[in-house]
Amino acid sequence: MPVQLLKIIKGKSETPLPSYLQKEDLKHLQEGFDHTNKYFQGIVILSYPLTKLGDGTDFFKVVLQDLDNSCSRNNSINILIYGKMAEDCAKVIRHGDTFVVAGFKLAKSPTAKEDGRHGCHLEVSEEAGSAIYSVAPKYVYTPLNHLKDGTIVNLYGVVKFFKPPYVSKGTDYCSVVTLVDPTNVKLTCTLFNGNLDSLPKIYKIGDIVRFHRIKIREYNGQMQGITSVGFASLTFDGTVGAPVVPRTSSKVYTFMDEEQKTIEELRVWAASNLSISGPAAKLSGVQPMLFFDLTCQLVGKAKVDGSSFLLKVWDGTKCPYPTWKVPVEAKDLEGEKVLLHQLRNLTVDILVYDNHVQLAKSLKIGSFLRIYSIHTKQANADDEGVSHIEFHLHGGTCYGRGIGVLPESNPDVKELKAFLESVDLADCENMESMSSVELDGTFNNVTDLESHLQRCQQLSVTVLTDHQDLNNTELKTILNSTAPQQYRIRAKLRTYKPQKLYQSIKLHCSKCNSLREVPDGDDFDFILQGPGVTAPNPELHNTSWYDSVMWTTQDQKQRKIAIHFVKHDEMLQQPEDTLLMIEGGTLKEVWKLTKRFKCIIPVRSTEDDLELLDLSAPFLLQGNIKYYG
DNA sequence: TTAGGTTTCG
Repeated sequence: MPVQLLKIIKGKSETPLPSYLQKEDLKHLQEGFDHTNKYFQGIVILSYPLTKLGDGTDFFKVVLQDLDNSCSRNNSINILIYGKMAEDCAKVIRHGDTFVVAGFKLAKSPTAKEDGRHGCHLEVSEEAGSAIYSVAPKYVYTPLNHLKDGTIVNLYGVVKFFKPPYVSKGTDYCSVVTLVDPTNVKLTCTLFNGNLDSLPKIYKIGDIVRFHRIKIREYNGQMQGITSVGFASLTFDGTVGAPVVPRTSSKVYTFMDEEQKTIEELRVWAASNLSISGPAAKLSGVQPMLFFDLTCQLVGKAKVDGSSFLLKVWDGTKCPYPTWKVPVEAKDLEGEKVLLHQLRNLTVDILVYDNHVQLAKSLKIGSFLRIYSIHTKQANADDEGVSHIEFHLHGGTCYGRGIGVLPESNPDVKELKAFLESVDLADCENMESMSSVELDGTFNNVTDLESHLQRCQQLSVTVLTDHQDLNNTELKTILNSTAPQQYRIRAKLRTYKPQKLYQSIKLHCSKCNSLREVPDGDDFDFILQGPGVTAPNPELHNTSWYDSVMWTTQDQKQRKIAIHFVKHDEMLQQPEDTLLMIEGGTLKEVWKLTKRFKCIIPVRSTEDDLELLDLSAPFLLQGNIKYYG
């Protein structure tokens, strides 16, 4: 390893340098001294762009400053790095980093007079047996409850939510990650990078990340993390006991026993404080009308139109419902024809939309994917009378909707691969194209699908995708606990309120602060015709501002109805512009009148005036709209 | 710059 990592704390290296190496002071870097088995340590104060020499050799120049001699003049020295080592160093060396150089050749610096640095320079290359060690700074990690606006920090967190990287509307990929740590504080980070690989490789809720140099800002009254220059991340599987292997794109990173311990502690904390959803959904377990994440292999893909794209995937299991097949032109379908045909009864068509199209297009056939928040939609019977379910990846990134490519090293992929290999392709070719549900009955229309669904739903199958961080608690435990606390329950629905949607709105009196139900049809009818309503008073009819008509019904009740047509500028209007008041009408009659006239006001007669009814009834009806007092 | 968690409506 040409560039190695070592960590030095309080001047002593934690992972020691080879024991034969001894530190050399800047002032002893002179011609005539023996520098075998000596090393020089300094901080990078300047680096030049990587260039090529005339013969094609890579060349990289950095300036190291000796911090032990920070007071003296000439305390910096040029380091000339050649060949492969130049290339490697250029990738990792950052201003302010500490480096150790060993196995160097010392030579007179031709630029000493101009640059005012040390009279000699150090030349290093792999061929000369040189070594450069990057000395890891002692990183300090800030707990999530100690974040301050405007700071750049290092932190650890357990992934509570994430959006897999997607193409932003700007120039970069974007990934949104919400972290939580044992302080129980959440931090949502918005991460940008033009290079997909530089964003954290998060595959599931519960993964653990370490962020270096993330900028903290306040946004909408909350702390927010955002990528800053030099942002770097490590991601770990959050499973207790799994190997602690970081996923990263960094060429060099510090990872010592201390970090390993932190990850293991966070795993244990997460295991009891963050509910990581159960086994991932398989195609054999899908239900219509839900959202789920699918780990699968890409078998085929095809363009559909400008805003949608087709992915044909399988996970080795069979969806229990007939699934839709998106019609595409054979020439547009990419994938191995023979395999597509062999797997035709096991693959499902997933239609991805809008912002996901670009990423979907770039996917390689055969790659392993996790598609987040696929929507299963029940579709009604087609021309042949068969209903089916459809798989959609709608546009947008809500709820982490998106597509992630999993590496073959991912444990879930390893498991899936082994399973796919165990599937007998000849068997599945002979499989009826109909689903298992169809085979065990006559499953040919929506009613059958629905009754099948009802059977399924006798089990608890409603999946809440939110509050996954809470474990289920028994109702008994909740009833014996003190309030307020947060719980998540799994229970059978016995009854619910409001039974009718309109009951979720109440009438409110701002004077006395009382709340009343909005009257339903029967209540309203009772108010219109109930005992509180007196017969129309003819003395109140035909005034300067309304004309009145009154009649008696021919039925047994001999009900008296009066209608007052309100004038405008002393003129009657066209019916569709007319406001009228009604006395003694039934609910049905009032409804009928609202269809023909602009506004209806139900009223009753007193001795000397018309007045509104009980204020819990609408005081004005305008088409379908009712106004309450 | 981008997005800033809280499902589309094809």
